[in-house]
Amino acid sequence: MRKRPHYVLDDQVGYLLRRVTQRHLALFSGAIPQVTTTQFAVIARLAEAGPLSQNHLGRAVAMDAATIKGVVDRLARQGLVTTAPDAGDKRRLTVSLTDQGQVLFAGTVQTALGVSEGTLAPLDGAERAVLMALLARLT
Amino acid sequence: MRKRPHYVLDDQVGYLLRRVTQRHLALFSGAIPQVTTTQFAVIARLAEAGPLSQNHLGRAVAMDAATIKGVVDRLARQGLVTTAPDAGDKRRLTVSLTDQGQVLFAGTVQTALGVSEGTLAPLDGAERAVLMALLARLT
DNA sequence: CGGTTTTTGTATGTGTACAAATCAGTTTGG
DNA sequence: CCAAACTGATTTGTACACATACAAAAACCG
Repeated sequence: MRKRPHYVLDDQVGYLLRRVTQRHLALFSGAIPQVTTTQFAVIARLAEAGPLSQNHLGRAVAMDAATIKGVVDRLARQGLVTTAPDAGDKRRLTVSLTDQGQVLFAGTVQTALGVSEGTLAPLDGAERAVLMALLARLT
Repeated sequence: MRKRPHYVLDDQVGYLLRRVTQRHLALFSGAIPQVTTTQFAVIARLAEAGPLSQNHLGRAVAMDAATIKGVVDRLARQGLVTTAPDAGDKRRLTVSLTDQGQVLFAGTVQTALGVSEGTLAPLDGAERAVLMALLARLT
């Protein structure tokens, strides 16, 4: 004799995630129009880890092979990264940050951190910490 | 004399949101392959609110005009919704759920709720409530 | 050693997602 | 009442995001 569960769209995690992400993307593209959040993630990873093969890079930023290829292509077109064939392994394509890419990163990190803060702005410090910890566990 | 803040990609909200969303999408498409989360949101909204003009529908599910058009087109192609010109306002296109769409919704709501649960599975009841409340405030 | 399996990169197709431009129709204000 | 402002829908262009399929190279293994 269970009641028919009525589905409330606005109470579904997926829907909330999509909307919060929308807001975050809007903040980011307003603050750093040169690159997308996805592209920035790749730049940040390269800045932190140094040159990586395209596939490794993809894994390091949670993008599949097809997606990372497109992102790298677009970053390369902007001159922010370069690709070079690997000497040892002929299948590999090593992706590196260019000087221009490093300059862009250095010049926008601060702003990017501000965007993260802006996204979390409605919450106080303790709440932010809780949210981040909970999100991290849903990964 | 502030320390240069080092940017930790894995600690950024945007990155976490993307990864949690990825996991959620994977769960959903595994459980309900017929439609995407986006399409399901539209169906759910129509089931709850009844026929709406395309633009209104878009707003009701947080999609812009171009996006909702694509989603409605694909749902129409599957026979899950129909569109009809509005009698009163000639600009409007009324979107309604078909019988088939209603059947699909009725037959998958339970599973969809299960997907929401699955996404939150790593958290206990109290934590889920906290997360949902915090996410709702970031909208 | 030689064959099977994996890995890497690439290509293609489908589906969001948004900006910007356009056009038709509706509403409003002078 | 009519021009101006607004709204609804569509189109185009760019950018993820993943599935699938493929070729070449590398790793593994019996």
